[in-house]
Amino acid sequence: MMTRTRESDIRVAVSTVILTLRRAPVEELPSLALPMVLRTRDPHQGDWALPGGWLEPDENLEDAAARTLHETTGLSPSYLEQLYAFGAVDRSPGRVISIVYWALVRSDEVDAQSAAHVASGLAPENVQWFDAATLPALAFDHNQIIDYALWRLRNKVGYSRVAHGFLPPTFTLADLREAYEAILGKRLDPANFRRQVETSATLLPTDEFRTGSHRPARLYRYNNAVELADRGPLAVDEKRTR
Amino acid sequence: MMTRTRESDIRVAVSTVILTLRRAPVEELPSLALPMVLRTRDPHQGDWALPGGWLEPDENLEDAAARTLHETTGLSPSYLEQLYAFGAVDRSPGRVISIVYWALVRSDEVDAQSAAHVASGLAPENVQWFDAATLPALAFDHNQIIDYALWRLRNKVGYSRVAHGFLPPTFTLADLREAYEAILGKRLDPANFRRQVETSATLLPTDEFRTGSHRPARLYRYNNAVELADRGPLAVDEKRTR
DNA sequence: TCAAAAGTGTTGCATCTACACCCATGT
DNA sequence: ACATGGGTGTAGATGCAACACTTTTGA
Repeated sequence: MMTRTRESDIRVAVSTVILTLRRAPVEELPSLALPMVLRTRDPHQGDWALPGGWLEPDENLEDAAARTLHETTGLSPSYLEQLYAFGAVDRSPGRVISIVYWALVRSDEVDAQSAAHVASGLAPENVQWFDAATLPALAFDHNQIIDYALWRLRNKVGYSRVAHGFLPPTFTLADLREAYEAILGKRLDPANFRRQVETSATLLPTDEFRTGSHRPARLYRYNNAVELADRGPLAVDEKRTR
Repeated sequence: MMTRTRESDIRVAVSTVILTLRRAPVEELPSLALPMVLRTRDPHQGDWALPGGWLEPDENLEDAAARTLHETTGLSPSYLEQLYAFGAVDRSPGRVISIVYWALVRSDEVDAQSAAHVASGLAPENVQWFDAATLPALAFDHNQIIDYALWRLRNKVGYSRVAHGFLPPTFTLADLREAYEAILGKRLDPANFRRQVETSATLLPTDEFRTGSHRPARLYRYNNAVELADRGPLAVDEKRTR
């Protein structure tokens, strides 16, 4: 019953939804932003598309995602997880299976590194960061893919500690809370938020404080000892994405 | 930066973890069971493997999963969802990307149809149902894949109504509770279980009762009007799997 | 009439939410 | 001194687990 596919018919691509938190110029809630690349060829020439490329024969899926992420932004992901495999027959001319990943990159690294990356000539001007809330019409089914990635992020922030992927190694509770607020799109009570993270034991207090405005805020770091079973049996072989 | 993959190097397969609930001969909790196929060729000749096959160039991923499911069991899935794309370089000789689905089939249909299916000569003797708790060593990374599917099922039963995939159109609360108990591997309080499903409004009471032992139990049916947002934006284009 | 499953009621505990209140610092 | 965010306390609402209890059937 197994008909062997003629090998030349199906191609495998890997794309990545790369998310970061961008602080608005005036003081506001930060918002989610992601880089898109301008397509220079048909199909969909002139449209914006997710960063990605063809899978190399000797390259693991996750490595391909990290590679294209680095080629596009000059960054390494602080979190990387497979999102979904899209393979509808009509989603692209020719048969293309896209294994899509979603990644988080730290806000401070985006600011610092992307300048250096542009200067090095690697990131051309056809990479642009968009606000996740106001995306244009994108190539292929990429609007739908991003919607799903955002849904997954919002969902996952409730039961895992993904939000830490946006933040530097130490941060205040207000930093973390603002990340949650940006992801969920709503304000959270600072008092209750504090207690929630305290009882979850995922944070370790440091001796340092951030000063500069009003009462100094204690800096925390993530407690890597607590292992969240948020990916089930798959977690074991993908530890390196920490 | 995009190097076009030489097209002959990567092949795409679709496999499916097909789960049903099997009632033990003596009266006990039902247990999860799944069909495996005996490999007749290398690699892993003589080992049991997940049902699957090569993706056809003009076939959608989900259709391929449903097709191999039908070829193996003679059944249609009552629930079908993508599990994960496995693509480690060393998981198989040659480069194979396996898009794995997981499916639920109704217990009553397994009993009825599989006899007819075997009689028709389509399902050869090298298909065998195993108890999910006592699997032998399987071909490739299929033990790991099944572990992940079972984890996903246990997880999902908490916030969605997947358990209904094991049951006929009408069923008693005890039927549903036993399905939950088999999935979660623990007993549930009948009284509290009743209240939980009642407040969730996912069930519609019918006027019928199941008699035959002790006090008759009311039959319920699922309320298809309530749409659970358990798959996010992906739910829209995959409605037909109901 | 008795066993057993169907179905209802009630109580206690843990958690979440809203919000009042104190604390420490820059201006 | 005072405005502001950091941090603590607390009362009400809600949800859930445990378990006593009533109902209805088959044997």
